[in-house]
Amino acid sequence: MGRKGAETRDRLLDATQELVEAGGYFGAGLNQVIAVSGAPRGSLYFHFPEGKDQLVGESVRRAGHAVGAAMEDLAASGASAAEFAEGVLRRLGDRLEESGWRKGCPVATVALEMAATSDALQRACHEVYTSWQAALRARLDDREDADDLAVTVLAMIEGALLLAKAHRSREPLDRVARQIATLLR
Amino acid sequence: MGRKGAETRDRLLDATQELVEAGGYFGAGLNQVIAVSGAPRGSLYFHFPEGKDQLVGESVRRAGHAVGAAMEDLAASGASAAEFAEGVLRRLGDRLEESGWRKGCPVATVALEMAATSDALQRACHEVYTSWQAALRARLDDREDADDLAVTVLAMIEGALLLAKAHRSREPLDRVARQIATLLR
DNA sequence: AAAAATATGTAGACCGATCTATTTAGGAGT
DNA sequence: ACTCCTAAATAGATCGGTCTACATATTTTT
Repeated sequence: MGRKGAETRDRLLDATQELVEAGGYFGAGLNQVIAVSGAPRGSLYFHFPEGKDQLVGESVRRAGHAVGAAMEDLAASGASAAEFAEGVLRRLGDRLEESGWRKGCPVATVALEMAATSDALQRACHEVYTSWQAALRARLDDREDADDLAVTVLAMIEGALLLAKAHRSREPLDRVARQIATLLR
Repeated sequence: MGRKGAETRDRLLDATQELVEAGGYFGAGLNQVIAVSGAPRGSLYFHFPEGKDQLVGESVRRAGHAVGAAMEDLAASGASAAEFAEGVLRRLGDRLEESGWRKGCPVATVALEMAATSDALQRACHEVYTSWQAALRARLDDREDADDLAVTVLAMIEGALLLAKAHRSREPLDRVARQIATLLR
């Protein structure tokens, strides 16, 4: 794949992620993806010959890796488990508010919409959540109930992001952050 | 509104809720709503003259009240806060698994899809979540940080339902239920 | 190094299906 | 009798997807 081709492919994934975060799988029409990315229709099916499911699936996985990398950064800075979880939550909250309550979790909407109907997309969401959970788990090695805690903290983060988007307010994020600190103390 | 009319209206809302839970706002096409409910197209726009947004909005609110009523039942049985939260979580989990991972939270998917783009639907979701939060808050009056806890427990429930659907597994529900008990001890 | 050949990527017209919504007419319920 | 409600045809927009012609790189051959 040449330089130009890779750029187009990236722009398509960027646009898809943007639209998927704002409106989910069905909210991201391919016409909009094309309009936002500036790429022509033909390029879309050249780079993603299996169509929309492939495009959205790769977008979800790529976003998952990006968040995972951000988690690694935080972990490398030597934060405690509580600081770590609060840091993840604050970053995602900033992003949500700055985007006008459009960009929440890049996985959640697709998971809720498609888990029951598309095996391929369910698998993509499943894998991303599993990797995030493992990253959290790695910060909790000293805890007896580390597995429970990792799942729970992830659920708290996802739930807080959902409520913040629904209320269009940071309040749920701040309240949940405090309770995560309590739980991990 | 006559007897027959009310029945048709209810069937339309039932079908809408069913389809919205499985696939969200965009996943619930009006053609499917008509097919599942058995009601003709004309009846849909007779009962919901403002179209799809009104239909989905009323469906979300109705589902919110149903869950709220179930919460009242549990509360009336004199359960502790932890038992209460666990009961809500178990009921929703049963429903999710029995439906083949289709029926999760009847509000979450719409909230994530539409909060950024539809004021009317954002408001509907906002109000339902606020009422659930109040019901939880009422069970936590003795706690110092009752407001934080109510939001947090709701976030944990919503997050657990999301992860359970994404993984197609009860495991997140069980793990989070244990941690709710810890948090509320 | 120039030219020909091949691979890579772009551009957009076009397709059938499906979407939400409107309209008009008449049947059913009370 | 008269309102309430149903029934289906239809509209126009948009959906995801296909196709063909063309442009641009990249390699191969001379």
